Amino acid sequence: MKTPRKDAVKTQQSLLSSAIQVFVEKGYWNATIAEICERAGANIAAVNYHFGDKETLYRQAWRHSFAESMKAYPPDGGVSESAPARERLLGRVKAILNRIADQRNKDFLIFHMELMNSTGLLHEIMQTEVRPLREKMLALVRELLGPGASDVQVQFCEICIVSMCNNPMLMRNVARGAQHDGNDLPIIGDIEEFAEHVVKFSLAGIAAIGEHNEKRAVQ
Amino acid sequence: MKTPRKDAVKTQQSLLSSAIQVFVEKGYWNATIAEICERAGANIAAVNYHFGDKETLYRQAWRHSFAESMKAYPPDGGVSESAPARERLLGRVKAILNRIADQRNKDFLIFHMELMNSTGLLHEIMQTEVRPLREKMLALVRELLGPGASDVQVQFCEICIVSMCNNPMLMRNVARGAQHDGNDLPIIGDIEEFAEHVVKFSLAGIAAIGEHNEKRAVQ
Amino acid sequence: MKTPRKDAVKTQQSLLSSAIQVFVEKGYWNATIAEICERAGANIAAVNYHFGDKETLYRQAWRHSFAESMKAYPPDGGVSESAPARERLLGRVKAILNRIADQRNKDFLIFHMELMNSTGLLHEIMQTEVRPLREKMLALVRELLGPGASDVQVQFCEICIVSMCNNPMLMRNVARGAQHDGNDLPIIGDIEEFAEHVVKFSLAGIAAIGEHNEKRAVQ
Amino acid sequence: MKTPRKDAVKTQQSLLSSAIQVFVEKGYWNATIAEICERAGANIAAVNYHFGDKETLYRQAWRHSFAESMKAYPPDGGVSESAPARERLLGRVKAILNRIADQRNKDFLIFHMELMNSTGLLHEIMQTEVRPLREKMLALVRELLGPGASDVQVQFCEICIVSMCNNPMLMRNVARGAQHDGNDLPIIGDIEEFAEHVVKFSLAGIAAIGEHNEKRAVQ
DNA sequence: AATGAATGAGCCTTCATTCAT
DNA sequence: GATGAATGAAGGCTCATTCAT
Repeated sequence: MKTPRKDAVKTQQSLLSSAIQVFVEKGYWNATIAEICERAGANIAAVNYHFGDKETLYRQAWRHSFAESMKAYPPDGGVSESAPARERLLGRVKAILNRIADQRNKDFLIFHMELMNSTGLLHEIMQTEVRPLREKMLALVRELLGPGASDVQVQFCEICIVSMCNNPMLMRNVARGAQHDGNDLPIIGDIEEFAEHVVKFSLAGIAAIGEHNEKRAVQ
Repeated sequence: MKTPRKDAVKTQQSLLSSAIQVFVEKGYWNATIAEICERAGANIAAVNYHFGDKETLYRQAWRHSFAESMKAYPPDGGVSESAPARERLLGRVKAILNRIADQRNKDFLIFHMELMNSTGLLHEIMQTEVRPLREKMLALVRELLGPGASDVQVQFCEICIVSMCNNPMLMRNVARGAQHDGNDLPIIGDIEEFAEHVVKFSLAGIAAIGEHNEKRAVQ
Repeated sequence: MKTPRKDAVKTQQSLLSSAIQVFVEKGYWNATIAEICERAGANIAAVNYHFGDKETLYRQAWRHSFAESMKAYPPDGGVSESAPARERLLGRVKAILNRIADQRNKDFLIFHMELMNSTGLLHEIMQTEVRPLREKMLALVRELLGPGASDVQVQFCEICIVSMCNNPMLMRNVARGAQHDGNDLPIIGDIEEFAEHVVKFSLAGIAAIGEHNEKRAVQ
Repeated sequence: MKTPRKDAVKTQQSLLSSAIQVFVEKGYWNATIAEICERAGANIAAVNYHFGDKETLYRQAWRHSFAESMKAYPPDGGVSESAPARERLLGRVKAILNRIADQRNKDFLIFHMELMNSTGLLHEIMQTEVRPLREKMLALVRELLGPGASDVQVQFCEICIVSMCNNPMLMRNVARGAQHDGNDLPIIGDIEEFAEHVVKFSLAGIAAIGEHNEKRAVQ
């Protein structure tokens, strides 16, 4: 039976860590194994030895990053399932915003890089990980919209809410990134404040969309 | 002054056109001059000959694309400056959505690629092209929020509205793109319908945010 | 229309020539593109530029070598189809022996390398080129054996004759090769003399094999 | 004197065994220590630990294989030294054919690989192992040719006979090997039948060559 | 003016070998 | 004594760029 030494685990952790950094900074295609190894203090052949190839390292790095990210910021924001819908929405919005805002979590940036410059390597992984989160949010939005809501209404509202979380934080992260001087991008300062804003904004929007249904239902 | 042959102009146009395509499909770092030239039916040395280097071609291609995009879909959506604020908001939202939705306009994709994988073009873009548009939108939002609105409120609302336009369309474009299988991304079907949704959603949100101010002002 | 310059052709010829040399000396797996280019006086990227990759260069090099080899030593040895069978056998045997003996023809060595260390790259090419030669020899042997000969007899005799040509010349070539000091391998000195020997030996053998058939036929 | 553990011996045997397999399948340069160790169920450092380096393992593996091969099929074919020359020739021919035909004996393939792609082992093999066998065969051929035979005649005949054994069996083995699809190579089916054929063919050939001498001697 | 040949730096990967437990 | 981690030297290939017509 193989008994991997502690050395190996430590080296792998270092590689995973430096890999995420380099991949985020340079992108998959522009990141070099040489730099990843150098930053990890490992030999240039270390990636091949421990992970087989660049692609596998990339996948593992994202998986690792995503897992840590989710562990640090649970999607429900720590709000009980039995809490009112508004509370739960606030919990989720805060979870998303804080997760992305935390500079230690690089998985969101990688995710967006994949969207724009797909390597095709994370497609399967992301689908299994990301889709469930969306289902939850859709259910929550449907609950807020009320029983008369159409599928399209639910989808549109969900998209809007998530967009109000993701897009601003993306800008913020990019602006803060080393690769860009861009102090010209809009940067959210206080995450908690913005979370409150998004929820208030969203609830009003949902109410406006749902209002129409109720009237129609009454008629 | 040089009087370039017609051939030269045609070749440059072809290069610009194929460049945009390849850059969007493959991303800057993964796009090759060889493929761009091949698609343009030009010699492999044509890019360096006509544009100097790859990066210059890239910038020119983006500028070309951006200009055409703006010409086809003016930012105000064709709504007069004297029209009511709601109308103007609808005009702007529709302009953004339709511009991005038009598969012929690649500039938005390139812009987002730049966000994730900057070649240095981003900063330039932001300063000269994007910022003016944002100023307009901020002014419009401030008008809608009313005189008591704080800068942060204006910024937050503007960010939210723009995010509700950009992010969903980004998903849509990416999902449709050849580079990505992602049929799991939310795709907006009817642009007009979504525009109405966004405006209704936004106005309700703005109202909710502004309401507080009015109360405070009354007190 | 592409009009390749003379330069390209010359470079390609040089590469083809040095490639055969290096492949014969080192074998496919141990041959390096760097050395091939160096010997050809070309840049290290020349192989990729002109042939795409190492495999294609290998195939082209063998094809080129084989074609020249066959042109220099036609398989029938210049003997007319209407000549007596014995004459034709002598012609073919001499053709094989002289072709292999000529140090300029490397295709036979490559052929044997493939047998022992197949890259799988030449399989198709060789089949189309080599099989017809064997068919001719089989027909000739059948004619010499007479009408009563069985398929197995024909095959066995053909194999023996070809083996008497190929194997000794292989030893000779190997012994002469730079990679081996081996003066311990049997080296045929006079090719013409050996050709006469092989034919005399073969005809006696064939007669002995065929004799049995005639007796049986008589009975 | 060291008293190696049983484990060590077993590991070495495993390595020797898997080494032969891999070397035959892939050739020396394409065989990897990693695969040899893996097949042997040994650690990747085992080869260097037990044999020093790859080349030593290779040589040991060949020696091991050759020894077993010779033990299983004695060169004289079990025929007494006092038997008639024809009998002894048949014995030797059968020994060669059966030895090579036995799929368990890989030494002949390795030998031919060496001919084409020498690692330096060839010279050693020739001197110590192959040459003695050849001397025996030369003596036997001289005896069959009669006292008037020239050295060249003896050499030519010996070469022909050995070639008729080696070459066809080489083709057969190669064709059967996994590395080669070559179902187009001539395959000898019945070894005994082919042995009879070779001897009959050879004796007739030798007689034809020797006949001339007798005539000349008579004159 | 414009083209096809040529260049060379750099990347990913492989692998025999060595190191440190 | 034996193992798994680690090493570093190449090798094949890519590609933006330059050279020479």
